[in-house]
This record gives sequence, C-alpha cells and structure tokens, in this order.
Amino acid sequence: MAFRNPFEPRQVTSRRGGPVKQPLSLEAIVGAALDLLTREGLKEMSLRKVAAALDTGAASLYVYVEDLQELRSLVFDRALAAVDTKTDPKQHWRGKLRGLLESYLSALTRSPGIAQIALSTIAAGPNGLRFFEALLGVLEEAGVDQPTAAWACDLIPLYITAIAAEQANRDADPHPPGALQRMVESLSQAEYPRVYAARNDLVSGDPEDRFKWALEVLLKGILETPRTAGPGPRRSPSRSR
Amino acid sequence: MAFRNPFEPRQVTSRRGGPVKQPLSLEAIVGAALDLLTREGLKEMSLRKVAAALDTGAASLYVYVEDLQELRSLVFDRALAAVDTKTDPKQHWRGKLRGLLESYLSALTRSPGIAQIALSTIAAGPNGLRFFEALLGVLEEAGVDQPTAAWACDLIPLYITAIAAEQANRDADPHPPGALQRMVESLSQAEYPRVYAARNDLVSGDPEDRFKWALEVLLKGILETPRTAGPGPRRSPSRSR
DNA sequence: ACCTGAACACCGTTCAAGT
DNA sequence: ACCTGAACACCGTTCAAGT
Repeated sequence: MAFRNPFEPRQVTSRRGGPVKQPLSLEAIVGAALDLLTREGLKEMSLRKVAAALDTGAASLYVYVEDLQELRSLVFDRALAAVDTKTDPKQHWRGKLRGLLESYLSALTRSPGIAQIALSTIAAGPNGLRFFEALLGVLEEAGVDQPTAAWACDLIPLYITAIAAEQANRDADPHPPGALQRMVESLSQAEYPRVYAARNDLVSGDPEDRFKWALEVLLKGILETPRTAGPGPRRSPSRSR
Repeated sequence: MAFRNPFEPRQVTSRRGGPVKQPLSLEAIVGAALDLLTREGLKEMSLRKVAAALDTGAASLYVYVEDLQELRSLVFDRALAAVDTKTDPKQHWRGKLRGLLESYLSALTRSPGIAQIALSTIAAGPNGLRFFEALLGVLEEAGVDQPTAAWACDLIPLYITAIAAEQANRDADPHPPGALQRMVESLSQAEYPRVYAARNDLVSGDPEDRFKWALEVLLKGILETPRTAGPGPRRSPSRSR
C-alpha cells in the first residue's frame, strides 16, 4: 500500500511479477526478436515487427543496434544460451561429445531460422565462445592434436548448422506434401539408374539416425585425419602450424 | 538483304549473332536471373530487377514462374549445369571423387548466393540428378554399400554447400577488415583458455587446404561407418531398410 | 541521450484491363 | 494466352523534429 510516484522511471515491476512495461533496451530488443523468430520464422523477424512488439517504431531500435544484420548476430548468440556445456566428468569423451553436439543441434532446431542466421555470422559472442571452449576441451580429451581440433571446430558446427538449416527450410517452405514423393515417382530409370536404384534409401531414415550416423562419420574421420603428419591421432606436442 | 516484316514475332536473331531482343521465356528469365545473381548477389536477384533486365514488368514473370522461390530453384539447377560429371575412367576412384566434388564446389562458389539457395531447395532438377548419379557411381566404385552411399549423397553435398554458403556470406557482408582480428585480440584468456590457445589455428589455413582436409575426413569416415552392421565397408547385398 | 513520425527507396504478389 | 500498369501490403534505413 505504499505510495507510488507515477513519474518514476518505467522499469517498475508489478507485484504480480514481470515488468509492467519494459523500457527499450538491447536486452528487451534481442528478447523480443528471438521470440518473433521462434514463433514466426526468419522473415517475420523484421525490425518493424520487433519494434511493434515493443510498442515503438522501427527507427527507435537504431539507438541500440547498428542494423538488421547486427540484430541477427545478437539473436543468434542469445539462442546459443540454451547450449548445455556442462559435461559429466565421469563420462567417456565420446558421450560428452555426443551430448554437447546434440545440445547444439537442438538449440539451432528450437527456432526455425536460427540456423540460417548461423550460416551468415561468425559466432563470436559469449555463448558461441563458451561452446567452442567446451568442444575444444572434449577434442583434447579425445587425443586430437590442436591444429586438427581447431579445424574440427569449424567443420563440426558447420555440418550441424547445415543439417538444422536444411530442416528449417523444409519446414518453413512446406513443399506440397509429397513433392519429393512425386519427384521420386517421376524419376527416369533410364537416365538416372543409380539414383533410381537408391531412391528409397535416399529419402528414408529417421532424422535422428541420420544425425548419429553423420556424427560418427565426422568423428572417425577427424580422429584419423590429423593435419600434422604422423601415424595417427595420438596426442603429440605439435607446435601450431 | 531480304525484306523483313516488322510485325514478325520478336524471336528474330540478327546476322551479327545473338538475339536482338529475346521474347519472354522461362529460359530467358532463368538466364537473366542467374546473371543478376552472379553479378550482384542473392538480394539483388529480385523479380523486379530480373523483369527490368528483360525490359518488362515484374507481373509478367508470373506466367512462367509460380513465385520467387520457384525461380530460385530453377536458377540453382541452372547453376549446376557447370558441374562436370565426366570422369576419366582410368583414374582411381579417389581422384574421380575429388574432381567431381571440386567441380560441385566451384559451381556453388562461382555465384555468391547460389549456395544460400542450395540450402533451401531440394536439388531435384536435371543437373542435380546428374550430379547425384555421378556421385553414386563413384561411391559404388569405392565399395560403399548402397544404403550408406545414399546417406553419403546427402551428407557430402550438404557439407560442400555449407562451406560455399559460409564463404559467400563472409564475402557479401564484408565484416570490416579485421573484425575477426579484433575479436581474436580481445579474447579473454581467462574465460576461454582453450579458444585462446587455439586462436591462431582457428583462423589460419588456406581455404583449399581446409577443403581438402575436410573431404578426407568425410571420406575416411564414410568408408568406415557403414549403416549396415558388419566388419567394414565391403560391398554387401544389403537390402534397403 | 533517447525517441518519434514521416519519408525514401525498395520488395513480392495480385488484379483488372488490354492485346 | 500473354503482357501490362497500378495498387496493396509490406520491407530497412534515414532524418528532422521533439523531449
């Protein structure tokens, strides 16, 4: 029952919890943008709509953000906040790696469109760095030498991002159900015999099985393809370059 | 010196070669679009600009094309026409594979933006199929069983596309020279010790070396990770699924 | 310093009207 | 059947003007 000065700054929070009305802030902008992205997709995450969600005009956002591209980068890093980099020290490195990468994939999958942003941004925000740090840690534990691990740090997320982007695009643009089906049916056996023969395998398979298989491929490949010449993936005090 | 009826349909070609003025046609539209895409990038390949290049209005294109998305798919397949699927039969399969994939990469690299389209399209045009056919052929020669080869057909181009998309995005959006540099310099050694230690390796390396290394990784991984249970990559008459 | 409305130069897509 | 201009409902970004 205390008195309230109605001219107090707006960052008052109500007794019922939650801010009554957020003042403009980078935090609020990125939050509203990620919200829009998650619910409506990349195209709907426009400066105008983000501004509208915050009860203001698009021009107001330019105080906090250079341009749309920068907002996208910020939103991307915010989305990576969901990546769980804590690993159970008792686990084998293989389990840690799978857990880490599955968490990364699911962060990219949660919001359709986040993966498209990922492909056009260098993930240099705090959450991106936190993820790289964890990934380098696991690779080190796996005995991958540093130069190889550094490149793997590029290759692995790139592949995961591509998977997520492909899925998101397929979902966003629902090819009329069975467009793929029709394609497969109209496939010319004479012109493309091998594609024809493999047509069922090409579209089959639980996405999760495919993902697991692909990780296995990357892992085996990385472990056996060190950048530094040598007999194998044994940890060695290789100097960089 | 023959007479010409000025009311003749427009698909007249001049003696000097080349059409004087192309009539509207799907062919002409896709050609003009790919041209714009190559010279100006994905964002500039708008229906309005394609139409302008053909001396007409955007509305006219809708006779030939469902919407922008469809035009993009068509442009993508047209770009894949540059992929060379002829392989020297005397070559070892490894060489054929490298050649094929390098040709694919360079088709995607030639036009900035084509890779972005690739990620949002199922490549079911004739040139896409031709490429898959060739890829399946080489994988078969390498002794990869069919179910594994089918998934590899997804994984390999996906990865190549992601590389190309990343490069294109970096070029299109020139982060002020040295944005990465500054990022690396301001990197907190305390918070991200492993990233800090690997910072030079993370950004170093000729793109071509990285690409070759990545292909090697994928290849070794695929050869040693058959979907069908078994001792190794030996070809086996596994029935699909 | 922060916010705003209006303006500018664009988009994709639709539609009635022309040939 | 093909093409067109005009209109509709959007964009990102800038800018002068307000507080």
